[in-house]
Amino acid sequence: MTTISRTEEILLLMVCKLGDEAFAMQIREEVKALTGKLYSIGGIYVPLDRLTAKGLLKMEDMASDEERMGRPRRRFAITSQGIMALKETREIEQAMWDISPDVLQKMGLG
Amino acid sequence: MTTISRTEEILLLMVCKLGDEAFAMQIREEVKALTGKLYSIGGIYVPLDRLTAKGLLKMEDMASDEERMGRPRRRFAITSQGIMALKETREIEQAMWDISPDVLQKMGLG
DNA sequence: ACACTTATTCTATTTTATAGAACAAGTATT
DNA sequence: AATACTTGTTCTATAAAATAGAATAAGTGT
Repeated sequence: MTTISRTEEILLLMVCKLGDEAFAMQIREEVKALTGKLYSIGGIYVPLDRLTAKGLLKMEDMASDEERMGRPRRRFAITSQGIMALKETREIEQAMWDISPDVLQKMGLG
Repeated sequence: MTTISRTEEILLLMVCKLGDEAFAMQIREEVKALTGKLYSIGGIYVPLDRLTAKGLLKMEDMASDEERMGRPRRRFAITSQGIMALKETREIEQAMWDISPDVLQKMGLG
């Protein structure tokens, strides 16, 4: 059972969403678009590297393939382990919010 | 905008769910029932106190009211600020998972 | 060579998570 | 009244994650 943090969850999901375009800076933009929050450079790379080290992501060096300005990028992709972690997270998240409608209503969350 | 961690999210929700029975040890059991994971003592009190300090929870001392064995308990309740934080978290969580069905299917998450 | 562009590495600090021993505050018992 | 018993909280220490951004790297264009 690999419990992941919310940051890790969102990064894994953005990698899935971006597919072939899952590069660190694109992920950063996607997160910004989604949450309205601009993560710092470290706020992206640090967890991406950690997820890779843990085996939830894998990464590929684009050095030779690309023809564009600037330093070559690294492309991320989710692994089967990463997918399992997402599934589990989603289930817990759903269970968490499985509260009686009365309670939700009372809080204005219904 | 008060972004909360997943631990904070689950604690806030369990406080809502438990209502009048939102005591630290009951919360701990509820979290265990929900996630299958037994949090340590500190794993419950530390974030509960932090949430209280931040104003997302308030707490009430049950010293005089209760007639039961053992030390008096403290009861927690969510504040309007706590509710707002939950709303926001839920929205982000929903936005996060708002991915094209194709992608979800491909990952076996559809 | 040198400037320019883009991306990543690296380091430091703050905040959270995690764990559990020690302690506190009651009730029951003798 | 003293002592055991029961339950809950406080406190302290360590590991992990979040946060920030300067420094550096690795290409392309001139």
